[in-house]
Amino acid sequence: MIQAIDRAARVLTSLQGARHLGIAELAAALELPPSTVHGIVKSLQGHGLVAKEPNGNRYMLGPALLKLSNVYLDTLDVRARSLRWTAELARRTGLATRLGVELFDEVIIIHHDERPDGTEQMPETGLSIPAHASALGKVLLAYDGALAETVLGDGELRALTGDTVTSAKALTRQFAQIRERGLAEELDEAVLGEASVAAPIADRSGAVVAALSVVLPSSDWPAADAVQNALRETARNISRELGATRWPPLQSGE
Amino acid sequence: MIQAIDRAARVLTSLQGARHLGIAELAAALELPPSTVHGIVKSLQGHGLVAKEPNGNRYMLGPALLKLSNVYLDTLDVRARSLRWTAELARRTGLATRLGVELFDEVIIIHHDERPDGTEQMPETGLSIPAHASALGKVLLAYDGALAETVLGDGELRALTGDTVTSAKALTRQFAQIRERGLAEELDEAVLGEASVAAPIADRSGAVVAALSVVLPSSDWPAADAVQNALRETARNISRELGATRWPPLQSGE
DNA sequence: GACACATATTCGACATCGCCGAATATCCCG
DNA sequence: CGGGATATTCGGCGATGTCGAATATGTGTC
Repeated sequence: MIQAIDRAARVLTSLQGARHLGIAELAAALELPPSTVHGIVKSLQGHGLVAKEPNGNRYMLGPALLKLSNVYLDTLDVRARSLRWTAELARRTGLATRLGVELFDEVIIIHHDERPDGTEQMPETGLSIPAHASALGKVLLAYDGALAETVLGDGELRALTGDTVTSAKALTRQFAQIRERGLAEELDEAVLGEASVAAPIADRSGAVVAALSVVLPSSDWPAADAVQNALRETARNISRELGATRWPPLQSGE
Repeated sequence: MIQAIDRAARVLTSLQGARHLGIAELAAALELPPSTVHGIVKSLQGHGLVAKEPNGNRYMLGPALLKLSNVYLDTLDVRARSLRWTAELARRTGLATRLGVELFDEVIIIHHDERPDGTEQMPETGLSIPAHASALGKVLLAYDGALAETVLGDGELRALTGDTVTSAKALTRQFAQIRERGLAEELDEAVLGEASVAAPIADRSGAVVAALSVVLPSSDWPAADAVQNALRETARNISRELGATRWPPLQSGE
């Protein structure tokens, strides 16, 4: 790992957490001399990855990230091929759908269809949720042993609500069932009042590259059979379009 | 500018342009030895800024960019304070609105309200348009002399359509009028069939930090007085909310 | 309005860290 | 199964980034 790039990335991560930071604050966060941090920040700024806040001498994330991110979404094959299917799933079930991929110990939502009931809803694309606390994440963990190991191994898991499952053992037990059913569930584990069901999406190589979920109010739990079937069917159709030969897929990694 | 970080950023830019590239292709694009590029790419990959494409040995942009970009949008004060106003503007005029900031020689759209006619429209947030070919960009250039110099100075300007104004002289002449009226216009200069009108948004320091535009079909050109007034009024209100004391603002930079 | 503090920024010398060429591993295609 | 092209690893040289001290800038206080 190249030192300067590693440090630059850590600057971005710090700004991601703190929104606005001065050079001295950044230096303290990274445990580096201010002059070193200054050089890094200036380099990032030169490419628009970091910007100086209008009034003041603190720094924040830069607009170039938005452009890069937009291209990132465009390049995702899974996403492009899923759009038609997930829209149809949202329509049929009357529920919001999410499509997520792995980002270290989290799931990041790469597409979100709003509940088709016409109410005002917040766009969720770009949101990230700890993998162990979401149905999307559980699917990804269940099918990727190596990933599960790194996520579960790292000491204690963070609880987002009182119902978050923080025990590695309990989660590992769930994973076996998830692989059997091709479905993962979650009830109030990330957000109170919210539950979700997720299914794996595999590609040509048989690897799970994304997860698809529907979100429902906890009061509607458990999800109707019709919803579960529609979800499975949609995930299977997308996987087939990506060239997968079997669904549910086989475990990999580990 | 730190060399390694500069090179890393150029890797991202290359991937932004080409979507998928192998190490050898990247090396050719950056005119560096493959082993050097490999080190850079691995470092970026370690932070999720770059990802290996599922099947194959090429690389693409990574999911961490989506998370960073999402936080970037959240940290933008102008954006947060504009949302209510632009939604209202879209409603009143029946037109799509765009909010953009500068990104080198382009404008990047940080918020987009769709035309409220209920038709299917593509979200435009994250899109970037050459500054000289958009009303948004012209506003930013007109009020920032230093920016205008770097953008217009760089040799010939790229034509996006037959109507794109590519002459630095002609544009500079427009800038004076834009500052007088507090409005910039554009007709078929970026996309055929599409015209737009934009106004500056200033902050507490009096600097123009963003531009707001409405988009209309070329056939409806020129925009009705009511639309122009609503646009000016909205831009003024947002500026006031940001602490600006006068509108239209004064030129800065240069 | 002037002083003092805190912060960002510049600069240069030392030595570290990353760069590159060659060797190896891996993948793909015929 | 063999050949070509690609990614990846490794280590020594030296260019490059790092860091401390000095300077500039701005901010709050008296």
